[in-house]
Amino acid sequence: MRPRDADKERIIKTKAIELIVKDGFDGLSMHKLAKAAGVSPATIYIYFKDRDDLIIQVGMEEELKMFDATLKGFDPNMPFEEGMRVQWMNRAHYFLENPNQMHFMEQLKHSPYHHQIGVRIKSNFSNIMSQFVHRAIDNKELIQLPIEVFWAISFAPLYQLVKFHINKKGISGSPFVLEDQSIDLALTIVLKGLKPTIQ
Amino acid sequence: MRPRDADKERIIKTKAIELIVKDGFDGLSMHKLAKAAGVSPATIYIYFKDRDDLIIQVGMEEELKMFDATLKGFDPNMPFEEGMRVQWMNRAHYFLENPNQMHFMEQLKHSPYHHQIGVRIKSNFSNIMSQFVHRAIDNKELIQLPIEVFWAISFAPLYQLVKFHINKKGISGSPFVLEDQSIDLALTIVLKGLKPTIQ
DNA sequence: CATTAGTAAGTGAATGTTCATTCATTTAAA
DNA sequence: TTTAAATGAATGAACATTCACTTACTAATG
Repeated sequence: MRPRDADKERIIKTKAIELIVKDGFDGLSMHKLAKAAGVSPATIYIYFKDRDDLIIQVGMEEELKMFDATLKGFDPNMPFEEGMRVQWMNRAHYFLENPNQMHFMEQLKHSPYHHQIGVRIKSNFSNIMSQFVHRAIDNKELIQLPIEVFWAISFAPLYQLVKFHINKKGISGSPFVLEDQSIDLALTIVLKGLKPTIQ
Repeated sequence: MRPRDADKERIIKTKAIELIVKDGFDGLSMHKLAKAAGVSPATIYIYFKDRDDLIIQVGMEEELKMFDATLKGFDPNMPFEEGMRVQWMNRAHYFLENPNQMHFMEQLKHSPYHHQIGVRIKSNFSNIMSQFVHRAIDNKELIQLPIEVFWAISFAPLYQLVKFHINKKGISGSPFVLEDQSIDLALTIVLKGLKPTIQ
């Protein structure tokens, strides 16, 4: 029996991301993808059931990679500020080093494919986060607040800054480059908002 | 001469947004759109040069409507906290009342169409915001920070909360409804982070 | 070790569908 | 009567997917 060529699946997935980032989901045609990956259109159907399956598999893989990167060196029992710092830096570096992946994930997240992806993955991840948040609240390192409010305040600003960076444009279209200094500043502000005021 | 039917353009635009929200940009076919709007495919080409032009025109119109709604009752010379409150409430209410528009804008913002849209609109809007921010910094109502960091911290959390609400799901997929109370809490935290600490 | 049979990988061309856009014609308002 | 709006059918390109076939690898056989 002839074995599968692992490289082939890899390059199909990689090129799919590139095409989607460049031209949107509109731009992902199986013919164009086959040509970009240097395989026959029919080959793609050996590895993936159909176009939707391809997109969903790529999406799940990328989500998993992102969560892995995010949780590197993180422990939910860490002190709040330290845990936040680890996650911010992990996310920031992962995204800045993988702009294509970030861009793809953002398109996916706002597309109709998104809600077909990653129930298991996400619930595992959010269990860890939820543990981190509740411990921090119990320890009075973090004010009492719903997890969604915590999430929105904690991470949405970072994502927005990275998006500015990847688009190379800030508000009003002026050139923008994200420096470590700005990440630090933003995190400091976020922490100031989230930590209980000393009485 | 026979005049154009204003309703026709309206319904084409509205149905275009609905289709894109439901099926993504992939799902916007001119035939489906024509059927949904109750016109001939050829009619669409009377009002719009081609598919791209349609998407861009709709995108520009929606962006304009959103900026208008955002700036209702707002003045860049307002005290910082009051100005922030006005903008948060304007945005929150506009999005919650127009979930389709919000969803469409978010898809657009993360698609390759985005950077073709709204240079004039945006620069006018960001001039007003920039004035507001600089005045607040001069007045010591707001710490010194780059406008992009300000933007990311000020508004990204609100957008994230609204997205949770529109998807009806929070982190981990649990049901989520955005209440005024959570909006208030989030704004309070953001303001606490942004305002200079009293020495 | 060499040969070969079996099997799944891999293919280019073909299929039928859907797509964006145009065109010849009709309709309705000025 | 004039003019542009409005149309349904037509066009050709691009699309996702399949199919009949070839290739390359494994493992069983001598």
